[in-house]
Amino acid sequence: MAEVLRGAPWLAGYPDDLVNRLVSEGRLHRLNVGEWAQAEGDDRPGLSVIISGLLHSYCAAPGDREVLIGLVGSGSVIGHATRYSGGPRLVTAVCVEPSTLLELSEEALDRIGAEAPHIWQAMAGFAYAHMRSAVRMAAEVISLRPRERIAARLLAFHDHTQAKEQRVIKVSQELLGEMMGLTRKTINHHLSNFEQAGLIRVGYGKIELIHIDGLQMIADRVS
Amino acid sequence: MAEVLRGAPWLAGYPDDLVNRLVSEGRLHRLNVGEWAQAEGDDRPGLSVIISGLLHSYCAAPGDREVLIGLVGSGSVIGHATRYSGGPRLVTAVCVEPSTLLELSEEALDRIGAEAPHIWQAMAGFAYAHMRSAVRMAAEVISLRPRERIAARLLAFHDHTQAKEQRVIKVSQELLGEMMGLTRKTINHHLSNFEQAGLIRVGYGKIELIHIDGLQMIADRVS
DNA sequence: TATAAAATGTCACTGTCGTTACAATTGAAC
DNA sequence: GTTCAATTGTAACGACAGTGACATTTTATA
Repeated sequence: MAEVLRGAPWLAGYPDDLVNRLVSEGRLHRLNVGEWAQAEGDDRPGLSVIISGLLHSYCAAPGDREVLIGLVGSGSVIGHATRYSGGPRLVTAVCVEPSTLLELSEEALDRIGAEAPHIWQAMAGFAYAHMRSAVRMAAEVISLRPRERIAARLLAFHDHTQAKEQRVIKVSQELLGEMMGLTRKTINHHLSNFEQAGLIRVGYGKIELIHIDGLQMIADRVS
Repeated sequence: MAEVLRGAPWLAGYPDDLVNRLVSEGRLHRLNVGEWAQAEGDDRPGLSVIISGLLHSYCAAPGDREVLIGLVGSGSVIGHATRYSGGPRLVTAVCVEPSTLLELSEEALDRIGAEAPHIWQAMAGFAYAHMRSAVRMAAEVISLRPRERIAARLLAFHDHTQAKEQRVIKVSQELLGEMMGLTRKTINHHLSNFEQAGLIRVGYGKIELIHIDGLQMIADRVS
């Protein structure tokens, strides 16, 4: 568990002391497939660090819609951590693989912060990282047309899975469509197109990226 | 200046001591229309608090595109504040009204943090707030069709300008379109539609919200 | 192995938004 | 007060993505 924390980008560069405090103050929690990481309207604020497993994060949109925002895996953080983040919970996460989370209540964070104020700096850091990816996603959806958008998002997934030789994205076309506001039909159409061009290889519930630069060119194409 | 800081939501609830430190460590800076708040590729991290004026924030998207993400006014914060927020600067801000900013270099923040660690907590707070609005914007663009999207974004502007009786949004239809990935024509079409329904009143370079609940109903409409 | 569930490939039709262009209006600068 | 730039109103056409439906393939379950 401590290795996961030490490997998390938002904790890189902070002393191990911080990791140890997180481990000792946090509470381990197992989730089965289909369970929510935080119940909707859950009013106890706090963070959860994903130690292992995989969750889907959904964002509430107007009209009782739920939009799949992204996939969160080990090392990621979910939840909101400050009294001042305001308003009801915006993002909910459901477990799609058996997972273990390290829960950090607000009180626990306060206790850690009293001794090691770095914790707040680290939290600001990952809030920034989350913001970056959210802003980027919004910018993509606003400015790119479906074809370019699909290419850009595939690349975003690739960047996110740090392992460079790991070029297989395990997501169904249905989910892909849900994540970028397109129908499965449209996704399928463009993916087939990419496959014919030799850029990717489409499998059952997975997509293998073959020609990264080619995808980048498509994403960058103007007009 | 101190009043602006004290009134900023992300500093609410923190001792005045923090505000005073920010004022004394920060460096005041005036910007004229058309100037960038942070040059692209600017590698000195740091924050700027907008004291007065108005800026447009743009996000870089694939293919050298720049997308207008939002309008930032007094009390808002721009820039990234941690070494770990990673990668090149994502958001740039250009001044559209003569503005004054309070610049806080990373060193200044470190100095403040050494004495008043609360600063990091406050920064985590507004990073969260930024993340919230970014995620929400992404969710809207993904899940809502243009008509609902326009209604939702008008409401978002309204929420953002805290003054409840202030229901006039000063943005041109051109800019509105740029912000939500629609052409001015489409914006104009739907705005006219809303106006006929008595929900808004369209002016020259401004939009007055008349019937908030009606807009909410449109934004929430499913189908 | 048999069966069900999930995911993919494909179709014609429809609707909506983008494109391009021009006219009319408003506001501000001089 | 006049001029000019910025903004808004409007039109015909085409492209492209959404809808809904169905067949096929793959994986998981019994």
